[in-house]
Amino acid sequence: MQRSPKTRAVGFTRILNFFTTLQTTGPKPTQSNLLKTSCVDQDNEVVPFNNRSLTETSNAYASLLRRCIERKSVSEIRRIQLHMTKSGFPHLSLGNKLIDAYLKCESIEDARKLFDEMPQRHIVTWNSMIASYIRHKRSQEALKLYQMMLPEGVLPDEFTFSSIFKVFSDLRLLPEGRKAHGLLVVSGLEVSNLFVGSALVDMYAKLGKLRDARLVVDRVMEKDVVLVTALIVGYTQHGKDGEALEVFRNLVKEGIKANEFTFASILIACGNLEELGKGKLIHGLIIKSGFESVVASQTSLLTMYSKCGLIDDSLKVFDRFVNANQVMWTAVIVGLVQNGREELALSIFRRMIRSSINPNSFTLSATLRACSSLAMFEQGKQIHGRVMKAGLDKDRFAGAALIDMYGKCGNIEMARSVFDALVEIDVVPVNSMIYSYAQSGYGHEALKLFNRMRDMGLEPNDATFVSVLAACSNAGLIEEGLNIFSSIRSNPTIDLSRDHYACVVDMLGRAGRLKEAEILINQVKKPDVVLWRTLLSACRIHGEVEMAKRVMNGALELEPGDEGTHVLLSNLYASTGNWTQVIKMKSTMREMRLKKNPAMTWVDVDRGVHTFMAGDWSHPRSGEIYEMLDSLIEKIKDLGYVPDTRFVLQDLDEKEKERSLYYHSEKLAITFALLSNSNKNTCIRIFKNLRVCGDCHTWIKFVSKVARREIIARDAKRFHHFRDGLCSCGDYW
DNA sequence: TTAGGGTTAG
Repeated sequence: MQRSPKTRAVGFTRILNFFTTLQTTGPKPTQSNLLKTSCVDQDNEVVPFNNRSLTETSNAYASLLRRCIERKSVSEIRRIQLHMTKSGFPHLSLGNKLIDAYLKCESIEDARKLFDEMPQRHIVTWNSMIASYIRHKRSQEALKLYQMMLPEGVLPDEFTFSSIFKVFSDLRLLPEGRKAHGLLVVSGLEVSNLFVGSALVDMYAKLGKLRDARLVVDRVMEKDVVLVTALIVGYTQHGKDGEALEVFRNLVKEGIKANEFTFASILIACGNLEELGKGKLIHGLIIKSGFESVVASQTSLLTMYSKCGLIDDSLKVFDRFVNANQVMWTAVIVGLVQNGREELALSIFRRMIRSSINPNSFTLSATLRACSSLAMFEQGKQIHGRVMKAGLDKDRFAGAALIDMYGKCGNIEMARSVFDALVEIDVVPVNSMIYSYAQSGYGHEALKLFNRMRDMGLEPNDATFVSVLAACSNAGLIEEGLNIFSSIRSNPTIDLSRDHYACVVDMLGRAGRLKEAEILINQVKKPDVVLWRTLLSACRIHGEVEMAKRVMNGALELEPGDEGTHVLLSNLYASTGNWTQVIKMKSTMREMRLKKNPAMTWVDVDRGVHTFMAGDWSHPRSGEIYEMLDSLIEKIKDLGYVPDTRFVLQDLDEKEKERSLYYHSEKLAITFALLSNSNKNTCIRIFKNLRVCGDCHTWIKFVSKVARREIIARDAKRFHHFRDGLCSCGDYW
């Protein structure tokens, strides 16, 4: 008959009470009178002992310990241990069992204390202790125990080896790992025990020693799925996706059945290589093998689809899965952000929170990236709150994303305060900070941080150089930028990319050193259209029509249908008053069906985003906006504002040109913000898809003075912070 | 009585 837990508990207590009563009421218990007077039978009921043997008593204790494990009760194990000691029972003879019980009840400290008291320990006990430390991610302590074994005359066995290699990879102790590998080869365990073999492969793989990992796999005669999967994982985690696929093919060829672990890893390789066909094949195999309800392989599956750009298929996998965990929710959000579906990513994030799934640093950094792409400052601040709540404000991934978000929203002070709070800094948050400075035109700050990197023990990488060059370019720090550029050229660890060249071309071009910029582009092996377009835009700034024609040819050779190139040249003709060429360009563009991106400005007012286009009357408060704008223009004209009609790219008379300038999208947006912002102390933030025009730049400077408001404008390239009639860019942009 | 491989990132 099955007894209820309650009766079982009573039985347990009765046994201990019996022992205890014996101690307190009877003569001082000795081992012999304990053995003579009591024992427990199979059912754990107390029965008279009647000369039972030591073995039988020990069986009784063992039986009690099993009950403790079932009930996961550490305190009861402690009571038993205490009882053994007090009653004079040689408790260390059951030490291995006691330790096993403590470990199964997750009390490593009790186990370790007893372990240290034991004069002799069984190899099983050593192994259990070590495995427990590893399970609890206490690699340092596991390593110390392992290192105690040999001096104490205990030889590690196959169980020891199958756990200990994880310690070497966790603590990145390759020489120690190799030493242990040597012991294995001598013992012959390397190729004969699959547990040992796969642990060894896993260590080499995690330490990036993939050749060693592969050699071990090759030496094992009878391979199994775990061994081969460890190698596949190693390849995918080190960007060797092609090799992972090849190992997978061999696995199939050798008739080894892949399981959910294998599928989870091989799908990553398919995703990284954008091998949709192979990915779909694996999807079929997952269904056939019945692993559709395993969360990790389904997570990899949805990531594979999103990396191949099939975001709808990715969402289908997610929607079908009922018990998505934190990682799966995160994976779908990350996929959406990577595919430019930021709004949906944010809405799924809100669903995740409603479902009481906590975000982690992966989730929050993806969500923050969504906010920065959409320039959602308010939302970004809220996510910052969540980062703090999750205790991740010192995390370098979340930190880098926060710095990016604040940087892209133009709040350089917040970006810096997040940066200063980071504890473990690596190159990425530093890059984010330098890039934030670059966008806001704080070139000197960017350089200061860049120069401090080596003192911080950090090596700048290619992204660092792109950021610092952009900072020099935006701040007009030409000589500093060129010095850095030549230092990259002599740095063998950095591959100069087109991004680096683009920064320098932009830097030289804006400074009017067009010839040098052109020479530089001609040094690039395969210049792309972006490089030519960068130079073309410099030609436009400096009115260099002849060079522009040459540059345009360079650009159109690469991409005949690039609308940006056509628009730039057409604007250049317009700014020099060459209307015949403008008309010609426009008809060419019509023939080629190229459309000009219309200029748009977004403004974040009282937690709502409002969009404006030039001369736009679609906003419900347009009447008030235009009225206020006209009076604002009259006011600043008195202070010296003169409309700069050079920025009108249409063939109109002077008066008409002025009128067309007045209603540019950024002017409408700012006027609307002035009209409606409830808190007059907050700064106005506007975002523009193209670059801000020169006339609007002057206009905003005046408005920041008369309205006594700080105005932050992010255009296609950078930020302008307007305050009291001045702009942070120093009119250089 | 003790043992091996997995999912999300800039």
